[in-house]
Amino acid sequence: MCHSLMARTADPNRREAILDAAHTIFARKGYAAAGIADLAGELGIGHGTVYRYFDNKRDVAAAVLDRALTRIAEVVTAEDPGATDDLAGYRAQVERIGQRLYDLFAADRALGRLVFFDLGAVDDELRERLHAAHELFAAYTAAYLRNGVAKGFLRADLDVDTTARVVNGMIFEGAAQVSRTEDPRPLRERWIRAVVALLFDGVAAR
Amino acid sequence: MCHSLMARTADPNRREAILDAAHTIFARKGYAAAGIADLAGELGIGHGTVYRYFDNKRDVAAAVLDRALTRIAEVVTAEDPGATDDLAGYRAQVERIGQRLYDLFAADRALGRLVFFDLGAVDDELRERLHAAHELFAAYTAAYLRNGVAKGFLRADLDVDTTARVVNGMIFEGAAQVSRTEDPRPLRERWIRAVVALLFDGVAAR
Amino acid sequence: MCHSLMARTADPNRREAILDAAHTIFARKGYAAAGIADLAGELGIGHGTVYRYFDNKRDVAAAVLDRALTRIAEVVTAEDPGATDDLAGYRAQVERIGQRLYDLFAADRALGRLVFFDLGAVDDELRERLHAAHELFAAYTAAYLRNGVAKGFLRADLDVDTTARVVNGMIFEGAAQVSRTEDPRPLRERWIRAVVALLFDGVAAR
Amino acid sequence: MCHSLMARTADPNRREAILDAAHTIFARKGYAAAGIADLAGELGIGHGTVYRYFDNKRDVAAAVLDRALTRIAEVVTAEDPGATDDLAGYRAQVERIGQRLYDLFAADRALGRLVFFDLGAVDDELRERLHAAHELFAAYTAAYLRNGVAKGFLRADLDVDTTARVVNGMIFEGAAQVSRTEDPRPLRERWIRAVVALLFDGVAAR
DNA sequence: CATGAATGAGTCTTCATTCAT
DNA sequence: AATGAATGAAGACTCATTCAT
Repeated sequence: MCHSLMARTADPNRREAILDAAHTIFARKGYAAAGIADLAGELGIGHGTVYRYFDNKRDVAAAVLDRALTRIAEVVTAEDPGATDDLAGYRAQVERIGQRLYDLFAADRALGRLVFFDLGAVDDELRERLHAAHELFAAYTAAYLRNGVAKGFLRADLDVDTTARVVNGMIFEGAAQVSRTEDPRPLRERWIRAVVALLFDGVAAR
Repeated sequence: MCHSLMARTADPNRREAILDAAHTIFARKGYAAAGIADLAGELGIGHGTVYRYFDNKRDVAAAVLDRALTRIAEVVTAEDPGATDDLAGYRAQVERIGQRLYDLFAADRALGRLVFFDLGAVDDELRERLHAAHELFAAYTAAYLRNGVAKGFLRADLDVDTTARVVNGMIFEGAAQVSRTEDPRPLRERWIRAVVALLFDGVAAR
Repeated sequence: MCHSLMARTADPNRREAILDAAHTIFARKGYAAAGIADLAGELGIGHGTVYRYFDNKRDVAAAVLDRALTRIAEVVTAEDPGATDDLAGYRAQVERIGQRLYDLFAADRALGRLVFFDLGAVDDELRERLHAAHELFAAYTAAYLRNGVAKGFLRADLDVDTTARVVNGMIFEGAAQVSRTEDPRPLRERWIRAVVALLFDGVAAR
Repeated sequence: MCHSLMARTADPNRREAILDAAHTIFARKGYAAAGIADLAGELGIGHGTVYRYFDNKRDVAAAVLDRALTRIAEVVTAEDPGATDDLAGYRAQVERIGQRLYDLFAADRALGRLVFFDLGAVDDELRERLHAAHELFAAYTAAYLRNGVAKGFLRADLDVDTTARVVNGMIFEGAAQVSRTEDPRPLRERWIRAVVALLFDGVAAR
């Protein structure tokens, strides 16, 4: 009876489970207020066990952040920046990315709290990783823009690198918004339409 | 010599000085890593003195945040949303706000670190204040857009409220960028030009 | 206008007023929880002023205790231990002392809290003073008993010194009880009757 | 090896050891002057360990008080209030209780310091527990007296409830005395004899 | 003399981390 | 491997006391 509760073998899913718990708890209480014991308690394991999988608390946060950023990056980098040849194709592509990103943050509201609030405050190094991800995303967006300029369906005078960051700002503002909203589903189309309209045509009347 | 109406906590300069120090230190080390003793040490005062002006460490952070948000709000709300009657006027207004905002964050790089990273992670309540400021700024931006739609120089079909948030996202991404950059001065015109171009005309070729 | 509020001359009543306030506040919050600022606040004076009249907080407590013990001693030592020549006279004397003591503690419920609880815990030295007062009261009681034995109206075999302490225990238990009771007036006669009956005749049926 | 029902806080001996140390230290230095570090130091354990067994310092004091009062209650309530049928039996009973109580306080002089001085000053709530214990003891004493009145060997006109408190006052004064005396053993018989003589027969000559 | 701003010694308390079992 | 008891560094906070005005 007792032996069924005792150690078996190293569980490779255990690490993931800890990260899941940390993802939830860090988002719920904030990194500083969350304790290692909270993570372990969520999983019903001893808190010493966490140290078999991570060096320390900060290391858990780093892994949580990396996983979160990877998940976001998978959406951002899912499309091929050079695949489109006209405005309509690009617009469709942007809409697709927008929808996936929106759905990602809507499905896991903790995600936005972590990347926009909690984990950026942990550490200079984590902030740096966040920044690096921003740069990566900006590079991707820039590639899209560069492709459009090269193929002639985007303005020739576009400051591609700067505009890429501006565009990302619009998009991530939406993601942050989603993370704050109780039920963000109803706003999905509205948000995407607003972003796409602004991005392609601006606000000026024609 | 006779101060019949001396403030509860005597010296308002002292309070302000503590906030200045906290602004600097919180941005340098992060809220969690900064100690009350660090603030006091920066000013060469006893750390007990801090408690004559603030209830506790979190209270200092709240005051720092409020001051920071007020400073930003002063720029954001400096212009009159109803003052412009044509596209050129509005464009000039946006440029002015952009420049002032850019200069604000360039002149005090700690400001961005505080509002975009450190202070939003302190507390649910501080995150809420940050959110409230976002809402205020969005309301202001929406007023500008509504004015333009009403006067006919902005698209009639604009989703004003959502677009306002999108626009703020672009702008604050710039501010965040500025706060990360060693010497942000050279990029000023480039940023503003990119934002204004995107905002008014979009990226699509004509 | 302002000068009327400024320093005049040393006020000899000031010290008494501080002791009054300390008497009240110490009994209300306990010595440890009460601050010098509380005493000063009660009087509407600056808390630095307390240090013109007392060396430190403990010194205030010592003075409060001394005053309290003096007040009690005045009652205890008001009668002449050698004045009575018979049982009836002694009984009347004990009743008088009991009534006065009861009234003293009933009129100032803080008094009991201070001498039975708060001030005995401050310090070894204050506990010692409390003990010395106990000894003094015991000596007085012993003198009464010795007088009665000498004059033949009290048992010849009385262990005067020990019995004196026992008697004081009965009496001060009443005082402690009074200090805990919201309105102790109604119980006065009952208490005194019980003490006197026990003291003179014991509980055994005749 | 398999403790399927291990206590929340593992080692009950450790908890007891901390209470022992606290008992000693609180009595030696007083509650206010004693630090958690003193308790831990006495045991040679880390001071954080104390917090595995108690919520805070006050909680330790509460547990020390409860244990002390339980120990006293065990003596006070050891006899059966209805067991005696005549004066001699009751007198023997009182002597037994007196002896045990005397021995208890003589064997552990800290006990008296704690219950008569230090722990009653900690807190309103602890004072309340002390008071509740007083009430319990008074109820017990009242039961003895009531039995004696019912069986006719105590005065019929006894105010049982008030007299019970008076009697407890005598007894606990002895306990307090014991706690103050360097070597209280020699005084044992003298004290008990004085209490019993007073209690049963009073001081009046026959 | 009175004031109250400033001070900093002193403590409690938390919790990440270690390590014997 | 897993556990959780033990540890102690670290820091927030209080408040008696001082002293310049």
